[in-house]
Amino acid sequence: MYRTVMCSALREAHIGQTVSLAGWVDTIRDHGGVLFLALCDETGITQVVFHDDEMLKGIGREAVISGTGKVVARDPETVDPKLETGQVEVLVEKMELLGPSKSMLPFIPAESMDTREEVRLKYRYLDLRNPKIHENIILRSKVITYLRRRMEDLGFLDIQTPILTASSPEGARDFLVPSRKHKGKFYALPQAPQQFKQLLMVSGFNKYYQIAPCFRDEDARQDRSPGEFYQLDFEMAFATQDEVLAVCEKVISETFREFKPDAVISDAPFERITYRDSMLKYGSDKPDLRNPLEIIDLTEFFSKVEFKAFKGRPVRGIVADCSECSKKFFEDSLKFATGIGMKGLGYLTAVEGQDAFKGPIDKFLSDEQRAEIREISGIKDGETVFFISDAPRAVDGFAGQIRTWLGERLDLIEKNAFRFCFVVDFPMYEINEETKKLDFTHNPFSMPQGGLKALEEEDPLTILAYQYDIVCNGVELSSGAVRNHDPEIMIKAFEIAGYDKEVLAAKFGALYNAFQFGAPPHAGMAPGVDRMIMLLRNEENIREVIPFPMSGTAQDLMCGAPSEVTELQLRETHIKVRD
RNA sequence: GGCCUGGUAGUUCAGUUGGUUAGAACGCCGCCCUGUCACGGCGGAGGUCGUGGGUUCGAGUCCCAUCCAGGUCGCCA
Repeated sequence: MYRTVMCSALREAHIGQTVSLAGWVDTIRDHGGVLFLALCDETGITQVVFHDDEMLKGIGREAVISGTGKVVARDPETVDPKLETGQVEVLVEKMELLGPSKSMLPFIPAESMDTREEVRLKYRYLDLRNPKIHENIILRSKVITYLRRRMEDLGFLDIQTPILTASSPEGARDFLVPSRKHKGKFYALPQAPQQFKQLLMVSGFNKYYQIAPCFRDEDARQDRSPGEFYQLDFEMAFATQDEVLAVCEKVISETFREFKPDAVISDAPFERITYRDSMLKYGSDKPDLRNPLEIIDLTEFFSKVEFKAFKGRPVRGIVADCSECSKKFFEDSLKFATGIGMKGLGYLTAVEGQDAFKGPIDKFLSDEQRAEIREISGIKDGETVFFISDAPRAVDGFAGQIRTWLGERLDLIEKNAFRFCFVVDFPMYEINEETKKLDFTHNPFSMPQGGLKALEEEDPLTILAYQYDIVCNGVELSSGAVRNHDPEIMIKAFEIAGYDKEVLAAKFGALYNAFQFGAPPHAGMAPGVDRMIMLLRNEENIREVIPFPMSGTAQDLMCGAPSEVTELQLRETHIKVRD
């Protein structure tokens, strides 16, 4: 036996017992004649005491040792209040070096957060000893277990879908795996189990879920791990949009409550916001509802005002209390606005007892217009209304960025809160600016609202889809949809996007064929597990919650992937590498 | 692929207008110390300044190219 107790276990009650401990050397404090060693494992730290410095010859930080000795009380004045085990220490009689460590560490685990990420990733096993990162991974495990339990409770079946599958024509870039048996052909890693879970519905499985690995060969972002990530993927037969959202909000709110008991968490049912409203009111399709500021539409008002810069363009307004702000604040707001590509940032401040506003735009307003803007915006004395005007396609995004800037700068963002909402009613199609052709906004599997009739009779750009996102604190956790399970509607939907039946059958053959043999209506979604854990741990970077993440350039710096392979491997897979 | 920032000791960084032997902190090594807990004290080792080229009497510093990292835009049905 290497140990009889863990490093966090010992208390005053253990005094007098002989115990064995094993773990990593945290620090050694050598006082010449007496040496204190902080021994650490996953659970905590125990101070062990040596009176013979020969025993610690050649042993340094991060070495793995085991020791046996008697638990003794510390003197009252030497108790360490920072340690759970601080009342006691172990007088070591016998010690064994189990795993020596090089004396020059690339970094000390406790200080890994201050180390260049490249180095941390190369020595990720050391980095994972850092208590904070270690806790992230422990929490990740617990959250995944919890999610599984909740899904099982709701009657979902955990079913595995293939990792080696066919390249999918739409969406992100695939990771390809060359076939040895079929020259010139490739498998692809799934971007999501999308088609398989829909096929499971056709197979009569009622409720499916999976903590599903997803692979996309796209560039990394702070909140987007390159290569691979995990989703809580689920799908339900005979389900409406509301039934899917009900499962999602139940599981997600319970999960956040379980792991963040002291945080403010949106109650189920979560707010439903239409895509259109979200763009107008929050300037984004992933609104941060912790920010109390809302955007108002002032286009109609300004159409009557003789102010050239706003003429013929949509105008948005945001009312905020900036009465405590200095002149520099307004200068900074303009600097930010021009920094993101706006031409300017007009504003009006309501001054107590005065009809006129303070601010550059007041001189363009008549007395009636001054009264009217007070009325529409609801601005109170001391408050400021900011104006955002630009081309129709840009104005909402700018307004959203100004809203976020103001919220952060004025310290209005609610603390320790998780504000969830569903953004619903995404448009089915959008115009591709380059090709001027219609594209599917989200994905081609969604059911258009109004079904076949809408596709046949309405302007494609006005057709909405049963397509929804779940958003938390401005982070998109997932999207999902009621699927299009009707081959006839599918054919029409693809036709509008410029693909004929043959293309559909070729691109999505499995689904298209399967739907000829009795497909139930079905719907689902797939919240991102990594992002959920980021939110729960308040981490800015997704790599902090992934055990062995790749670098931003999609390399495993520890194992050296991607790597070159042997000539034989290339020959067997019929690959010739071009210079 | 574009743009921004960075690369100097094991780590984090400083390094003036181009000027002698490139510094600091932490870490590491040695010695001292019987109550520390981020122990303390004294001493020491440690550098191809990412790489290649150029300008110059002289380059960590200026110029060009290139590699790497992070962020961001594109991309992410």
